Amino acid sequence: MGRSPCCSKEGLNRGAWTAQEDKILRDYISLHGQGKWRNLPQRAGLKRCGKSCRLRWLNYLRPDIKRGNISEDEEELIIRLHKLLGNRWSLIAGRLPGRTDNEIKNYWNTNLGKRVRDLQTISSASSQQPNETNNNIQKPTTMPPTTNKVVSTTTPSLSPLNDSHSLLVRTKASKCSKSLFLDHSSTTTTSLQQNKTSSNNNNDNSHELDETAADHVLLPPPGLLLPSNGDNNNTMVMMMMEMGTNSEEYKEISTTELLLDFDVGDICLHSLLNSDFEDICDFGYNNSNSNCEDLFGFSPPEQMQLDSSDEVLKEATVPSNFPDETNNIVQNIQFL
DNA sequence: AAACTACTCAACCGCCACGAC
DNA sequence: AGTCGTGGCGGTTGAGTAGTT
Repeated sequence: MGRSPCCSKEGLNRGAWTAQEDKILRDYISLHGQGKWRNLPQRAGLKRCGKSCRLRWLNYLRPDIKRGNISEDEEELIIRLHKLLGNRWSLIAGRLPGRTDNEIKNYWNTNLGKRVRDLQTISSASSQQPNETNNNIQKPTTMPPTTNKVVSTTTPSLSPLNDSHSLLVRTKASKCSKSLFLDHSSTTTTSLQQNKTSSNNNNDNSHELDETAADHVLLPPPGLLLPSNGDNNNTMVMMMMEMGTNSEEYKEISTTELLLDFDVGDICLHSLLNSDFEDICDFGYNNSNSNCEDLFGFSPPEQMQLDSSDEVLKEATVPSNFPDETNNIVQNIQFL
């Protein structure tokens, strides 16, 4: 290829992998496990750079790789996820078992992206007329009318499809470092510091819990955005909660329970993808900042106002045949 | 059959985040 | 706080293949 080699070491093989190289790599990893990619080629006896080995394993040799054409369901999910996440291929791939980010990226670039753009062009032309949606995704036939209140932020650079109906959730660097909880007994705000979410938990050193925190916390209604008290202006706080269909039933969760290991990005995305946004978002606050202020003592910043483009998010995240989800995972999350 | 074009996708690159020191 | 090593990610490339003329 026309680029300079990624590895300065000479004498390394480049380009397509041979069957023998595949076998060596597969055998080595089955014996020693993956990781330590830098040293792997030398130990395994491969004339490849570590990055190349890693890529080959992850994108091709892994035993759980799913081969074959991408199904219509997967296609629909990719489109929905891309609308939600933008080009976060690894996250999208994480929702499609057996598919790799590279495969999805390629599929998007060669198939879906073009199709979605075409649909967008068509629908934007038709949106000149009143009562027409400019949603660029084919509407599921069974989609009920919604009155969702969708939480949205402005992250215009993430998606090539960033029209007024695109909702993107900032997912990169989704480290949960600070959360806000409503105290169950006093309804005052309790702050909770949490270190890296994937760290070993149950380790007291890994968390700094506000001394005033109650043993149990009451999470505020889902879908509510709170402003960040941090330095990063781009920070957003996404409020979600585990609850039944009755929005009055706020679930109590012990703080120690909350500190257990969880993948914030995963939970957040899982909630978004598997939740009924009408239930999540319709918590009776009617987009009122004053209500938020009453509850939490401040109003959300302008960019975190509730967005009324609710149908779009639902269509982008809830499959047409998806049953009403009643027990959504809940966390309030601050993305940094 | 040959030449050309369009498409696919494995592989590569540069960059970034993060942990260790 | 700064540096270094490593792993991971998204963008891009180009060899190989399929389709068309």
